[in-house]
Amino acid sequence: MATKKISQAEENYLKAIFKINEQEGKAAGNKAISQAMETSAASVTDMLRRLAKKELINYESHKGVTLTEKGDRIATNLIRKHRLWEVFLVDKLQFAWDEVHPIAEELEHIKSDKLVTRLDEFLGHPKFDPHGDPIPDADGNFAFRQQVLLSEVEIGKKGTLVGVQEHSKPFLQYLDSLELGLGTEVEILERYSYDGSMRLRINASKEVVLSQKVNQNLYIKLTE
Amino acid sequence: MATKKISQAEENYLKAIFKINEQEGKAAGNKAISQAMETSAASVTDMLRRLAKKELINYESHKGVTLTEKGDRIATNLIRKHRLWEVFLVDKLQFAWDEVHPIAEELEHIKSDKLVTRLDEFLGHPKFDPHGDPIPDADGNFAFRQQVLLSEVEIGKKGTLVGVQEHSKPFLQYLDSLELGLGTEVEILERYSYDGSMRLRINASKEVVLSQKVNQNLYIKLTE
DNA sequence: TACAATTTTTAGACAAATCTAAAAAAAATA
DNA sequence: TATTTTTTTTAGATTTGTCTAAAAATTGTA
Repeated sequence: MATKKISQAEENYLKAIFKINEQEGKAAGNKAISQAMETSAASVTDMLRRLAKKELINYESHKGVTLTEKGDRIATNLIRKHRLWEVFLVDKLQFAWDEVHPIAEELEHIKSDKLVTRLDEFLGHPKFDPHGDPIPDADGNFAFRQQVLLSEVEIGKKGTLVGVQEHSKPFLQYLDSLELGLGTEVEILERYSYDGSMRLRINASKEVVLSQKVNQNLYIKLTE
Repeated sequence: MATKKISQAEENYLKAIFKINEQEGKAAGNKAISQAMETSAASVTDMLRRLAKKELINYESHKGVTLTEKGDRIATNLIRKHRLWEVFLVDKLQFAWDEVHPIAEELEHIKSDKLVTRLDEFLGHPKFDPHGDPIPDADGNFAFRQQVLLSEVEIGKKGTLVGVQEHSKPFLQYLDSLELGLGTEVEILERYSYDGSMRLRINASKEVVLSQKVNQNLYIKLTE
């Protein structure tokens, strides 16, 4: 049976399930999905039944769901497209990193393998998106990168900001205001155990103090 | 009342109505719309009622429809987006002119004014798409160009191929096989009144004979 | 273990977009 | 003008994706 047509709504559920599986490291419950999708639990149950019938998810009542290989392939490809479009928007159209998510959310549903291939080529086969998230290749393989949360880095160490954990607009704009972006060099000067905040030197010049909340949302690649 | 949300299906109907109004120079009938949309007449009636309720079309039972100003603005913007994306696909991603229509058909529904503005800028504010169709500007104004159908051009005249009337894949591929593309220089050598076919010299070198069916689908800008 | 809290499913509705078949209206023609 | 043909609308269904309220199942806790 050739792969049936998959709607945008279905695609969005697959992506949500993929992310929950990944983040929580286990089968996704109805509740987590309904929160991610901002819909009612009843809608989720309905959709899960549909996805199961199409053999995109492994689903048994009250058990929590995982993606089948087919579902996983679709979800991974959506993430690939989403992230490639984000690179396009930032690199080619000069969008800011806090603006691209909702647009990529629409662009990711455009159905043309050739378009993805050509876009990837046009962008120079990027491995990471504007937030530092890895872009899976055409076979669904994600690039791996040695990285640690800034909050885990010891005093005196140096590194480069390579990714953000949180993607919210306010967070990204706050980083902009501090002139902290991907590629920024950081050196850990001090750590205040009282509230977990840290003092850093960025780009070998100005100093900033970051709260624990911020530290725990920045990924650093340590300088060897 | 702020502009209500407009679905993709609604957008497609508006675009179809716009084109019928333009081509036939009069209100679009149910039948023409149902043919353009490849749906049943009943579906069209339903949709017309919805569009009328949203004040996007002028509609009275059995009268034929035209777009309201609001509807016209939306349709024009869709055409703008469609054609800009086609330019992107051809100029930046090296797609052939016979491949881009269905992809642009999806891309045109992406909702972001900023995206359109930036894309237009990125492409260098093109005035015509890869088929030679004018791209309306942000205010909805279409560029005008002096052009005639090849079938109307007199013997001895020279000109440049600037547009195609038909957009079908087979037609475009046939032109490719003759090495006829936008910008190709043509000189009319002979016209056969028997079947309306014409003999031309293209790019000041090779000769081709085109059937009337082809002549009537090519737009030429005459050389002064 | 038994009760309470939480999660998930079921039941029943609704809106959007579509369909077929039949009825009504408009247009064409004899 | 009367009749036939064509076009358009109505009536009644269907599918997708959603909802609320209530029931059922699972999980947590006293």
